Amino acid sequence: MAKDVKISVKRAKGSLTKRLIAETALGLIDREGLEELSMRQLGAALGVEAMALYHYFPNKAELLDGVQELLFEEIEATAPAGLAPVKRLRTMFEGSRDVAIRHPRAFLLVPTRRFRTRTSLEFYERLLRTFHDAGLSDEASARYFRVLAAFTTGAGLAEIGSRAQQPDASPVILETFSDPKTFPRVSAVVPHLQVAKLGRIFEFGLDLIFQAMEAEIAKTARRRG
Amino acid sequence: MAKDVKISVKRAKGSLTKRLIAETALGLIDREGLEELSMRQLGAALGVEAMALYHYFPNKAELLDGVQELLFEEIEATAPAGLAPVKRLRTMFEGSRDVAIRHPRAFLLVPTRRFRTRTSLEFYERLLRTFHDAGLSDEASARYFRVLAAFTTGAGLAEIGSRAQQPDASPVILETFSDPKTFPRVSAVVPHLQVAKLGRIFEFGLDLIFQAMEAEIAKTARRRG
DNA sequence: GGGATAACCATACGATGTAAACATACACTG
DNA sequence: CAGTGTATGTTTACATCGTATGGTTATCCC
Repeated sequence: MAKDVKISVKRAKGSLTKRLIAETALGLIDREGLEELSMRQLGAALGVEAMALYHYFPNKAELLDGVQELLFEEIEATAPAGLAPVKRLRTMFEGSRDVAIRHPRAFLLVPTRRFRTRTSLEFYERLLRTFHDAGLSDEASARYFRVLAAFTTGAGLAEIGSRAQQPDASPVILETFSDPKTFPRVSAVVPHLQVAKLGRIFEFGLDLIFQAMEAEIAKTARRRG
Repeated sequence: MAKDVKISVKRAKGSLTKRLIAETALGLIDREGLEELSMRQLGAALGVEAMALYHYFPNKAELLDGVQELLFEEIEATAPAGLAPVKRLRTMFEGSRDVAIRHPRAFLLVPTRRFRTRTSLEFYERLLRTFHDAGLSDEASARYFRVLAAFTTGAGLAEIGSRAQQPDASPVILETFSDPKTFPRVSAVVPHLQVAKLGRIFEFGLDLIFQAMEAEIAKTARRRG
């Protein structure tokens, strides 16, 4: 008889890394939701006890910062470095929406956590450098960065809300939605907010902002001769 | 000796209401933070056991929907009904930012929870009616609503991040922030993102969107004769 | 081989949301 | 007025959470 052979699913001792942990966490969040992520569950997914993770992250908050970094990385990966600065900015903010769609349950980490790890500050630095390379002053960089980031993250969150039915929602309300008597304006407008049409609305908003930005770049360039 | 006199802080039996509970919850969130709100603590603040609240809300999620309603109400209250439609819209979206500043720890409820209670749908209906009254088609209402809501909620979240230091943040990073060697662009741009300047940036973004919207209203009006 | 160090585990504590069963008190019926 | 149903609040209990503390084991350097 098998004398107490421990079928060890345990991981070889040195094989855990911050990166692997964060990636596994992101995967779990994608599947189960942000609030459902627990240290125990994450440990189990890695073949390890929960407390082992505390050798890599001092607490759950910093782990989530690590996941945020992965999202930043993914956003940046959508925008090849070779592009012209303005084009690169456009691509990157579009990429931000793509990431929101790809990681609907994790994207909340982007607008709710400050830049506070070195990695995320480096991302911030590269992003602001692109504004600079595009020909914007420091002040204008700050202004357009802020406007674009606000619009993009807000659009990402709205996109998520439109796509996913929240799991804890009472399923009752949606019928009143379609009742044109009680909510005539909602009934008339909602068809224009179908998921398929949200991409165009997002591009429309980006157009507004980028047109203004490019005009300002041109003006600055002219002034500089 | 005081013979075990129970200093009963208990509330008279019928005096609890959904509204009072939601308001108390909002107050607690304002003081302690969204994640710190617990049913037990909320009950204690009301002089009642946690389980008593479940006679008014089936679960915590719907309680938070109730708090969201209060925020919508507050947003709407900033925009007097008598105003001209476009002016009213502008005032209301500005009011949304004000609410974010007034309730930095609760504002997250606005962009992360769907419209799903009757009250919030009614708010939605009135908001969309204002777009209609301003002279926008259903399609254009959907488009500008989406763009304005995305920008405004995103700006609100960013405003919160800029103002409040997150409580669980490691206090280390901020010094690297000011190191112009390692983060030259961040160092150059961050002074233009001081809290005092965020209001102007927000107004700048709103200007962009409203200028386009008003142009579209004018065009629509002309076409209609 | 022996000792330090890093990686991981076991246990425990207080807190969470909420299910279930129970207590109380008021409103209304007869 | 008696009795009963309904609304309101409490008690207890359970599984699960983040993480403090301290023990165990594996790896590397001398």
